[in-house]
Parts: sequence; structure tokens; C-alpha cells
Amino acid sequence: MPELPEVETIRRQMEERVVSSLISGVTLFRESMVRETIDAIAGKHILAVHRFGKLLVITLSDNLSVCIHLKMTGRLTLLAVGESFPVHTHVVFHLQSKHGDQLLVFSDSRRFGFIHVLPSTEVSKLPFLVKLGKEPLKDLTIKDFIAICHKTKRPIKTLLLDQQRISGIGNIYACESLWIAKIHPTIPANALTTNQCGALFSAIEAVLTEGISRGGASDNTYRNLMGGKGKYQNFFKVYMRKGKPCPRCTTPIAFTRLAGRGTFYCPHCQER
DNA sequence: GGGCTCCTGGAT
DNA sequence: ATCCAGGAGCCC
Repeated sequence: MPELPEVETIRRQMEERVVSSLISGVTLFRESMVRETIDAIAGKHILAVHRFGKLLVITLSDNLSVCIHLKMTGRLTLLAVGESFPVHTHVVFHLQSKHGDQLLVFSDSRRFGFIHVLPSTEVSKLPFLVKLGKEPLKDLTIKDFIAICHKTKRPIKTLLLDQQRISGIGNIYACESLWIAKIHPTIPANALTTNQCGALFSAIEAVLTEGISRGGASDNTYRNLMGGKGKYQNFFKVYMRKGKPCPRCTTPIAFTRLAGRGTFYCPHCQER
């Protein structure tokens, strides 16, 4: 569930609360969640927290980095020492800073997520990052976006979800941006006019920006670093609103399945 | 480029 | 008891 705005919310909270901390130790409850040995990070300092699409990259001292993907149900939670761990806690980072001792906890009920520990100079070679597409609100230009759309006949919504073409968009923001741009999710991407591409590009920027400003969407399992919920779910126009009136035209929101994903749209506004 | 798979909690 | 959520790697 965490998409670009949710991961960005966590990144910003980490920037505020854990950067410059010393990692005094690590407790590993489930080895399979970590791709390499994690012992080396004890004694390192947290220098910065970056985000690439939905991937978090924590830069440590001594050329070491920790890359974390939350996938569906992964969570990072900051706790005071003595607070009980969330269910399905797999890794605990023990932190020391001038604010006192804290615990950074990685939990993931479905265990789709992963943690990589590797030299900072190797991070950019991670297959996921090598193949990652450009990112809205960052380096993806409208010109790029039009070119990407016109290069494939795949359904536009499937294209929006393809991290190797465009990074950061997940199911929620794909549905919401298509509704704003009045584009049907199954239209072949190369059938979109330049104007439609422009409208969709603007819509993507708008929903991601609003998602970030509302602290992400917690329609289900997402929680931020402090365990709090986002608020964007209260502003969904179509996502999870099957049968409810379209906010623009009152037609009941339709639900279909596209590439195995639940897809919400207005059959009137987003006519094919 | 579509379908299957990983996994568990929650809805039905 | 069964179905379903979906990010992304993997299989053809």
C-alpha cells in the first residue's frame, strides 16, 4: 500500500528524527527479511535518508547503506525504549542520539518487503534501482511522459503502475489521477492524445502532491513512522468507492479488474 | 505483456 | 472455510 506519498512521509519523519543517530546495535528476528548480513551496521551513524520511487535508502557512515522496500504491509515505526514491538516485527535498530535512545522497528505481516545492506557505492547497482523509471515531481518531464505513453499499447493504468517506466505510482494514485484527467483505465496508452497525456501528467502531480500534504493514505494498513494514519483516504474520489456517486457527475463509481488489480473509475466521466 | 507467486489479516 | 488485497520478480 505505501506508494510515493506514503514512503515520502516516512522519509521526512526519519530525516527529522533519526538522522545523525548512532546505530548501537541490531536485533534480527527473521533473517530472511534481510538480503545480506546486517551485523556491519552496528557502530555506524545515520547520515541521510533518501527515497527512489517507493524505495527508502538510508545512508550510513563508512560507505554503508540500508535499502528498505515496504511493499504491501511493511512498516517502519519509531519507538521509545521499553515500548512493545508491533506484531510481525522482524528487525529492530537500536539508536542513540542526543534526544536519547530510540528503536527503529521494521515489521511486515505479509513479509513481501525486504532490506538490503550494502556499500553505498553499490546501491545504484541494485536491480530494482537500475531499472527504475523516472519519477513525477522529480525528473519526469511532460515530454518524457508523452514519449512513454506513445511507445506502448498497454492499458494506460497498467503503464502507470510499471515502476520501470514511471516510479512511485501505485494503485490508489493511478485510479485517482485517471479520474481527474477523465481517462478510462483500459485505454491503450498510445491512443491518448497529447492533450490527454498533458492532463494526466498534471493530475499525477496533483494527486501525489496532495497525498504528501495529507501525510499519505491509510485506507488499510499504512501507518507513518510515529504509528499515525495518513488522511488522504478521506479525500478519495474513486478509490474504494464502488457504487458511490462520482463527485463530478453522480454516476455510480464502477469497479473492474485490470492486470489483476482492483480498478475504480467513473463510467461516465471516464468514457472510452 | 499477461499470469502466477510470495504471505497473512480481514471480510464474507 | 474461502476469497481477496497488490508491489514487483519471475515465468513463458
